[in-house]
Amino acid sequence: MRTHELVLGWIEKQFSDGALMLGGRLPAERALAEQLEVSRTSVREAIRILEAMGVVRAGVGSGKDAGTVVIADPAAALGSALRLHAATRHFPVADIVETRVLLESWAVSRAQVDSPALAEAADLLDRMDGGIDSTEGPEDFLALDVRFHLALAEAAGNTVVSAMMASLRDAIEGYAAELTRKLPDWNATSARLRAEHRAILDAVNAGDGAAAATLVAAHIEGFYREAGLAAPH
Amino acid sequence: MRTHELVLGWIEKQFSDGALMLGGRLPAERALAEQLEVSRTSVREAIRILEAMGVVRAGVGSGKDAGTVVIADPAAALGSALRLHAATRHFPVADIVETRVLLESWAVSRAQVDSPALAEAADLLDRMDGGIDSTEGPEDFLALDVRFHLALAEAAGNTVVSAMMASLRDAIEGYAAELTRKLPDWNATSARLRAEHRAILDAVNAGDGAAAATLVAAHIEGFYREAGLAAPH
DNA sequence: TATTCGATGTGGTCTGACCACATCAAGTAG
DNA sequence: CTACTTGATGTGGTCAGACCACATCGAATA
Repeated sequence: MRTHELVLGWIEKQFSDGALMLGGRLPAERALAEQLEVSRTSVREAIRILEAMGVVRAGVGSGKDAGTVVIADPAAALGSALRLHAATRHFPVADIVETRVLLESWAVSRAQVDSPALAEAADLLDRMDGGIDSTEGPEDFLALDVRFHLALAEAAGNTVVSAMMASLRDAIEGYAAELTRKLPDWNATSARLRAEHRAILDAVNAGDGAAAATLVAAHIEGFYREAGLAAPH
Repeated sequence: MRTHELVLGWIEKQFSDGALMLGGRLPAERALAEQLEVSRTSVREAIRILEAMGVVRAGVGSGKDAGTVVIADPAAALGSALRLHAATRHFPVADIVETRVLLESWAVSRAQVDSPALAEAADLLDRMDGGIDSTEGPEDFLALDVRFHLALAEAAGNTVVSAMMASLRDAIEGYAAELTRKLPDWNATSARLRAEHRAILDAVNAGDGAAAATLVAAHIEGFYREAGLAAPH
């Protein structure tokens, strides 16, 4: 058992025991090292792992934002892992897209109609429409698009699925942005995407989960197919 | 930009450029530190993150297993992240189980009948049956059960879904083991589970994906419900 | 030829130091 | 009394250098 794993185990036990909650803070690195009778080096390596897992955030200085505080950003960890393994060619992009279709189709089919996430989704659609005549380009549209799809996923009320959706989107964000720049007629594509968004949200609000799932699958696969990615299947 | 992130970026670029492949090795920590003009501390922190992500494995000594070599164990990273966030109470176990049902149902419905993974699954079923009269207890059965479900998931041919399935299983492994110990009549439960496994595999081999998906969902939800977990929905 | 044993190179750990930064309290000028 | 300055304090970030445990290889030896 390496020393930093010992530290990791101690911290994880604090979580399990409820001694460390969301928003709480770890002891200072030097104090924790002395308490566990290990070097600060080992403490730091453990904290670095927790940070990569989206469990803590390290902040210098003093006061509110200082120290190592407990957060909850599961998508960060999953996203980094997916991106790294995609970089090693172990995860084909097609598999990532296919998985996203699977999760998001399920999410919209299970979306709760009264969910506040759906209200946020509607608001995002309005903002996309409003920005079409301004100077907004594909980059701003994509940012709103990401949030729209995440809001849709959150409406299903499953935290794990939401986190996975966010991480998948994260892992292929650069890929999607690149594809967007290659599109021949952005205005036409944007208009079509916005119309499809409306149709999806309408189906969800109407309680027709099956239709929403079909629409969402066609929406995602259509984008990647138009942009040049080989169809997942 | 913190120093270890710089190192991380350099290594990730090596992946993207194809200069670092699966099975390859990173430069020695001291050499890499000198090359990038950073301290060995920062190099080590970057490597520790990659190790937590399941991208590299560090080995001491000399020779074949020594040094920091590139591996591909995405399930390790996803599993650790899920387990940690479950420990912080941010991921309800019910959500994890529900997600597993979703992914595995999809996987069996898309399983390729001629997949070697299905042959492995059949072999695992035989081994479960063979061990029922020996001294094997729930622990050994569960180990085979895990591999059976993973083989099923792999038959769909989506690496991302396979990795997520493995990590989900990993995150709730301790939970499942605890539930198993509480069961009143293990022999009866074991017999039922094995029969359900057969039915699932038969449906997949018959090409009836829809039936297999239904059976697999009932199989998983049934186990957790019997063991005392509130039904996911 | 077979065995022993040191040289070498790897990651693992530790110590002690210094830096950048953010806050807070004491002191000071108005 | 107020407003500003300034130093003390505590945080994570980084660094250099040392030593350890381990695995392998090769030269010296029985």
